[in-house]
Amino acid sequence: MAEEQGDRRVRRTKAMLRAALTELLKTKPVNEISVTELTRLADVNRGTFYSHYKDIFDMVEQLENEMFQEFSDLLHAYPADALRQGLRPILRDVFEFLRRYGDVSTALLDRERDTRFLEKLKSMVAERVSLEWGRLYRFDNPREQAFCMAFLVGGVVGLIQSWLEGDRKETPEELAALSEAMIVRGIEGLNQPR
Amino acid sequence: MAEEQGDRRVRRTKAMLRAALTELLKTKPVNEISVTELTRLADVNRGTFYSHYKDIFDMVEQLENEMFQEFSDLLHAYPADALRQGLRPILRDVFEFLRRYGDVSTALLDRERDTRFLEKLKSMVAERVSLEWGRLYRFDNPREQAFCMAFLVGGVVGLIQSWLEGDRKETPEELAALSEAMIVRGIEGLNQPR
DNA sequence: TGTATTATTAGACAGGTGTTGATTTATCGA
DNA sequence: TCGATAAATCAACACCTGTCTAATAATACA
Repeated sequence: MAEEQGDRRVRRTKAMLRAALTELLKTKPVNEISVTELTRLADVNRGTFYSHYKDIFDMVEQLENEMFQEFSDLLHAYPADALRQGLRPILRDVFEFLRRYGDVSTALLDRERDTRFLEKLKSMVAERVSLEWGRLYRFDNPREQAFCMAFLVGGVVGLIQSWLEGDRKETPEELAALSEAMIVRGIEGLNQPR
Repeated sequence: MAEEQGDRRVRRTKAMLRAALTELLKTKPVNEISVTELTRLADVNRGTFYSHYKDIFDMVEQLENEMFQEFSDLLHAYPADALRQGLRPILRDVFEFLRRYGDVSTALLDRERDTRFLEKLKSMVAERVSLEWGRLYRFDNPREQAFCMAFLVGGVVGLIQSWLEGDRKETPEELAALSEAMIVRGIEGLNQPR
């Protein structure tokens, strides 16, 4: 098994704090959760919290990092030339990942809340895609390419947020197809002008 | 002249608080500014601050609202069918607006900071464009259209952020052209595949 | 100009924050 | 198993928060 390493007391403390945080996050946004409240619920000394985390946001960030790591693994599982096979497979996995994380992803990508996770995610995707893309398409210069990446990643994230806010009826496949269409051919490619 | 209305004392207090906030924002991010610190610098009673604002973030939000209002005016100055003339003119104005606000827009759109302003901006643009767009293009259903809007607005914002982070050498014209190309024809329309 | 109105101030309140030092307790490894 | 090590606890600190009250000062307007 995953053979958690480190002092058992540390693991225990962190687990209790995490459980309490998860519980509180169902009730209210991150910025309304106080350390006192959290440690009281977790039955952990307040000072102990500070020996592990800088503040509540720091703790949330560490939670995010785990999700981020898993997402990163997913993305890097594809071979370097995966984009030649089209965007669809990768995009489908991305949306599937988000659906699997359900409430967690809502909390982390939610518009009113912290943006660090989202921004790390965006730049990671942009960087990952940019290398390969430069070989597939001809850009006038590196800056234009960077802007293009920023555009398409921002676009996909915007679509994801819009999807998370709704009832999420659409399947990853549908979302992937729509995203790919917008990225590759734009709005005119998606629909014939009237 | 602009004939400021309301009690002179209120105007004075708000002006002093605003000057102090602007000053502090050059030093550190919003979330590290305390009310005590702000009111001490502004030489205003701390209680007075709370009779005008809920907290620091509330005050920042009001600052944002003014910028937002001006941006909204800019956008609504165009006739309802302006999109038929192409995206270029509007996009040029948007980038020009952002360049004019320089540091302020950096502070408000900055990635590490609060997102409320950005999100209001995004949904406003999406709503504004969506109406007209529905007539120009044929969408399978309203949800697809909503996702499309979310995508393209997210894309433009992503491009803006990327631009703000760099040295901002590009002209509004260039940015507008690139944005329009990505929106309308996608990455394949922008560059021929190799 | 005088007066009623309203903003600002000073001070106090309970509670949260982030840090520290002394003490107790659990864990790891020899 | 036992002792060195390190984590968790408790208590206290100065400071910040958001709210309130009574007193004071500035303002608008009749």
